[in-house]
Amino acid sequence: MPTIYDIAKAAQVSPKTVSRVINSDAPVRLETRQQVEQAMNELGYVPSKAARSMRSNRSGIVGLITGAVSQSSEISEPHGLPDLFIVQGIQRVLADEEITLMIADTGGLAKRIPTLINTFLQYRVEGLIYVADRHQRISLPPLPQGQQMILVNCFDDQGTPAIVPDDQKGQHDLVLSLIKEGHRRIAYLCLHECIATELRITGYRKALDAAGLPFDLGLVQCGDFERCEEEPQLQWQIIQSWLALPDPPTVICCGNDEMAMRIYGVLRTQGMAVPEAISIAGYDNHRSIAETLYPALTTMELPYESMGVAAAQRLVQLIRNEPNETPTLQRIRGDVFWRSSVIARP
Amino acid sequence: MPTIYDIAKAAQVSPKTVSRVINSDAPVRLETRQQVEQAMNELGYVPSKAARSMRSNRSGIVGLITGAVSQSSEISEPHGLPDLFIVQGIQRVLADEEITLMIADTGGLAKRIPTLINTFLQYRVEGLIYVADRHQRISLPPLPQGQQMILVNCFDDQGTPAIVPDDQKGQHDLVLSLIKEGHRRIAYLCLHECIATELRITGYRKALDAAGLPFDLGLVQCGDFERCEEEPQLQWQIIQSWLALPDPPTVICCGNDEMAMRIYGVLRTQGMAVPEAISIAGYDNHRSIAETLYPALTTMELPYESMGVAAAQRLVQLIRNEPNETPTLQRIRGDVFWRSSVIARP
DNA sequence: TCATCTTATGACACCGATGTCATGACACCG
DNA sequence: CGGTGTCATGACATCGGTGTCATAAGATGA
Repeated sequence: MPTIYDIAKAAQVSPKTVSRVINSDAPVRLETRQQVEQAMNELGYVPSKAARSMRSNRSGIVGLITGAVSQSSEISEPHGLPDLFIVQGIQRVLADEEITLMIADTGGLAKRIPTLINTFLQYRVEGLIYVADRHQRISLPPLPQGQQMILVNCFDDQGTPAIVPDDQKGQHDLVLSLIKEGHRRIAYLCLHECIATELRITGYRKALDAAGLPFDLGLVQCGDFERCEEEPQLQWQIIQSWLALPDPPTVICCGNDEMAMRIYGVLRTQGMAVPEAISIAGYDNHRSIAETLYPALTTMELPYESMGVAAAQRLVQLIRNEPNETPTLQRIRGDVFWRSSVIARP
Repeated sequence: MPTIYDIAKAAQVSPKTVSRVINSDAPVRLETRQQVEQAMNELGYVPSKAARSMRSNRSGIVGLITGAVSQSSEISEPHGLPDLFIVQGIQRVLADEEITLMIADTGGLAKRIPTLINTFLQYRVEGLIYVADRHQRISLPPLPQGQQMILVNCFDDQGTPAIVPDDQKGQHDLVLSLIKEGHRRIAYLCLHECIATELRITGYRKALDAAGLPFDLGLVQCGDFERCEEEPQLQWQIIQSWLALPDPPTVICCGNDEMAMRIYGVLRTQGMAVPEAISIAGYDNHRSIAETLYPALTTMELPYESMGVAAAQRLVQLIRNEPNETPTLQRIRGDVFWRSSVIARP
């Protein structure tokens, strides 16, 4: 592959002049420029980032660490693949900034993280992004002084800037939408205990409070049985107990779209129609499920793409040393996606 | 960030000796080595890939171009996200080879490809991988002499090494499994016309031939109405016409798992139970659908991860200049995933 | 004991760009 | 006409490593 020296020789100028043509950082006579450009075209010149970044101390690379791309294939737990939308959002922003993204994958093993970070440091990345597969608290090894990092879908105790979904506001908005459509008894079949679940239950409760509706502890149950054999029966037992109440719920909020999908199956087996017999709402707006289910699923978006965009923008700010008053923990809101699995109540 | 000169000074040796410790490419006295290692630890030394690769002419980077990570969000067509498993497979292999993967994204715009390739060339990638979002014929701009490339999920006319799914064998195996379970009348609700569909119909037909069953053209219909409003009705019309036959099908093969999911909905609306009234099979083994559907879906795997692994292995061979007798077009087979949406027939 | 070999180390150039400074050719102005 | 400023260009050092070659110290063998 030709270098600027080859171009310089071919165009009969000095290497420095070739450099000036490439970077247009100093005036070059038109004729000279054309000679150089012609030589570059003829020889198929491609500048070397390695050489360039060595001199300028700017690699133009941002490193991203995630377990999202490759889930260990041993784990048959079906992954919330959509967290890749985070990567998508990040890519969109970085592409505009002419920053190249290097993606490394933990393969599900947290212990690989230090190695991956080290690899990135070798490339002198200008920033690091850590993307978690679900909203959680994490703790990463310390970085060299001055190395910028952003956490996405997670946060730590060290004050690292973090972008997380606003789970509380999300569930709150979803429930409020249901209330607006006339639902008064809203059941919540939530996921196992985790940060998201906790926040969402708070949001659920606040929405009821705001509407002046009573909070009935019995209407909140964990419907997540880790896909065990008996899951459908266990879920049906819960639903049955709700239906047996004197004032049964008219809608069930599920912890995520996947659970909603399973609940569709459970209800169908029991001869109950969605949404005629009971309305169903999900969470995530996992589109390959929510849009494809029949009837299509009303759900709250987990704003992964927006989170990615926010993360990348924030990182670029940090890299450029631009001032920003964003709080360390930045909560991103999603929208309610209203589809046909919920009907209005009189 | 410290350099080998800083380390050399701290350890009171020459830079070259530090280099030898790092690369262990020449004997170093134990005591010296320890001094150097101590200095590296104390100063937090991280070698610079840029400098290293400039001298050695080996970047340790492979570039991957795909539209899989970021589908343009305007396109509401719910993407076959699973093609990310290809990336996962590639990552797994490359991580073992200590090769770093740079991922660039077309964002759905093919015209960005030359720019992306150029960026990769600037980093002097040792190889390129192009991943398509569905099995297709493509044509990419020419690369510099000696630049290695692998196509995945696609192929071209220029003899570039390519890894594609074995669609013909896949459908063949799936149909053969159905036949083994006693099905004699097998309907096929295929996707719109494309390379995969063509190959799969051939596979379907060959399986029937092999089992001595007649090929009934009427049992093959396109069930893909691009998610238009009337899709469910149109699909039901097709199914109804099949059911009205004197010898109706006992199982419907769908073009993919998503279509199978919609057919579940259509059948349910019509009061038909899966698999009691009719069996359903999919294609793709899109696990978040196939495993979550109720009943779980029998389907043929689209071996994305294996394809990724094969692609990366082949690329590594090319980079290392190892001989290989693999044909240009390498077809990867998947497995049948047998679940409860198909019942055996007497 | 001296020639020869091996081991351990350093001096120096080089990879391919760019930053700094110098220089020659003109234009402009008083 | 000489001084000053601008334009266009080149010489050279430098970024952080590694390849090549030289060299000193110690081991080996005749």
